[in-house]
Amino acid sequence: MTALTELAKRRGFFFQSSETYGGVSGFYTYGPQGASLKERVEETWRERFAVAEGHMQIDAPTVMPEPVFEASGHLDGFDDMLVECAACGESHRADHLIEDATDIEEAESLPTDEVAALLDAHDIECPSCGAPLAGRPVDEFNLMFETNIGPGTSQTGYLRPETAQGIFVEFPRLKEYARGQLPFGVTQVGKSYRNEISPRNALVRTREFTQAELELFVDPAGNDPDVTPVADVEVTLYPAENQPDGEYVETTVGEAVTEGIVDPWVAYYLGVATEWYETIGVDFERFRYRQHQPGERAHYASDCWDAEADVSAAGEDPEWIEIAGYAYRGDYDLSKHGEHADDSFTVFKQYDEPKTVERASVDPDMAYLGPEFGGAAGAVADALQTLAERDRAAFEGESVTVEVDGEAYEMPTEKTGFEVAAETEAGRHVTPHVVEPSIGIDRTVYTVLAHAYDEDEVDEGERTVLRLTPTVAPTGVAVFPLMDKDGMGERAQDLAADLRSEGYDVTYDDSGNIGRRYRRQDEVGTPFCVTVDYESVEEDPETVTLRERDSTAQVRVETDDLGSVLEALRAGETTFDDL
RNA sequence: GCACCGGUGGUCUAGUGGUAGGACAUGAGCUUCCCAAGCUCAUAGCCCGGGUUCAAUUCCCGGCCGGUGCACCA
Repeated sequence: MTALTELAKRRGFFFQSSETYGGVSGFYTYGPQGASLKERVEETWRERFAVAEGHMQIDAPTVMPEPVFEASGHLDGFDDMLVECAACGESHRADHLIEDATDIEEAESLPTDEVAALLDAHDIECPSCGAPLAGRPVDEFNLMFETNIGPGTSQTGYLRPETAQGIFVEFPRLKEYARGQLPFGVTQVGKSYRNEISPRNALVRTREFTQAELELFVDPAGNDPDVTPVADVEVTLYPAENQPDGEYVETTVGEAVTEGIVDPWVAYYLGVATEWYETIGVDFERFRYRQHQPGERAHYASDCWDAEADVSAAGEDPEWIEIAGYAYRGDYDLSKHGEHADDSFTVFKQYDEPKTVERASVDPDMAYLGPEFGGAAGAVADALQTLAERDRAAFEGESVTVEVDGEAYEMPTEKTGFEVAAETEAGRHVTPHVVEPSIGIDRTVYTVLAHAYDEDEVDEGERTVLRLTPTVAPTGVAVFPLMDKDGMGERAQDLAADLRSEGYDVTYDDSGNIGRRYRRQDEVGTPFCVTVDYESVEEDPETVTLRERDSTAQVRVETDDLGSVLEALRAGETTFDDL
């Protein structure tokens, strides 16, 4: 951690923001190298999760109005109730203390004064020192960033705590773009915000962070996905029931589904994700999918597997961080927005064959009901409809009686307009379920760096090297003149310009001796370096030295072939040994 | 939010009640120089505020920031 953050700061991957003003906790700026690396990680994610899967992308605002988060449950569920011990100063989750000491299961949903009263009533003690907590105030800590929308008596808004809400809120329109067909997926890459109590560990827990989320909307009664495309992908699973003894399950996506270890939809995305992690250089020796314990899941999730990476430095104890969550969210989100918002969060699912159903209905003769029952007539008509749906037999006699507000109303059956008619139903409205791969981009970037970081020896000299894959490395190739004289500098400049015009990210460096420049590039993960030397300017056809980062091996390549050789190396069609 | 420890050039650090030294890095130049450790020169620093003091980077208090532990973690 320390060596990596030091490198990150020194070489421009990431560093704490606003240090010129003393700094503020939980905010990081990506430097020249890091911004490029992060952009590539995001881009490969889009390629795999949006483009390759045929899903759409949106880009929603980070600020949303208060009702959105009332509906999503974040304003309620996002308050943590803390109580501080007067004796030892430890803070504890007040609701958890209540749950431990009583039969109450959802203490989190209770108001704070009630929780405070329960602390008194049950003589609850501080778990750390045993001092009584009675009489201590229960404080709420809200993790939502609040802001004002507009001047004057402005509307309250919040910075989104997850990009997902921007997708859910627009579901009614998004389903139109999907032509109402399930399943369909919507992705979004963007910033989210949480006012964390205690930001820690560099990029791992920040207050502003980037998420890449896919919300896949599926038919709850639909078929399981076809996992064939990823069935052979090998995964390391850590199911909930194994977690006490720490035993992993090494299997394939296909096997995991067959054996019922993982929900098929979740398993499918574990397979997709694994392929993606491989392209960005995650080390699978330090990686696992861990299933949430039942009590650990978010308020909306019915099953969740986290991608976890060990980001400890060599020789240290393992340090597992959560870098993504793959959750089956059920219909929680769409149902909630359906209840709160003035729109339909369902899709119309057409039956294979239209169904004919007999439906009992009434068409009350209001010219009779009105004069007869006065103000109650409307309610009586509604009661008749309810009754017709529930109990047709009630309409078999000469008269019908309904009860409204405790009062009985009787009328001749013929005045109710009761009939049973055959109706054709073409389908029904269903609330889709949501499968959600939710990736923390910053933590993933951190993992890529931690797994790429290496120290080795070259000619008895130590070096630090980032073994980034060519796909994510900020610089594709570095170009040096062996020395900046005798025309080598000019040739190297020209070569750098040529490579740039071919679309490479090129770093040009003529400062310091050649070994020093190689080491600089090693530290920022540049996979290949090209050196223009005396042979280059003397010989025809011109050749240059091509040096590989990982092995530090060198070969001579004709300048004219350089572009195609680099492309083949980047694509993995050629290895350096073949050259 | 609590506890402990810490904050000195870009980075890592030494040190001090009288404004600071090193290493690495960086820049200019030299060197036919292919793996950082050849030469010369140069640039650049005591987290912020208050207090004590003739004088504070140093001592005290508070804040901010970081590390670790606790707690929290959609």
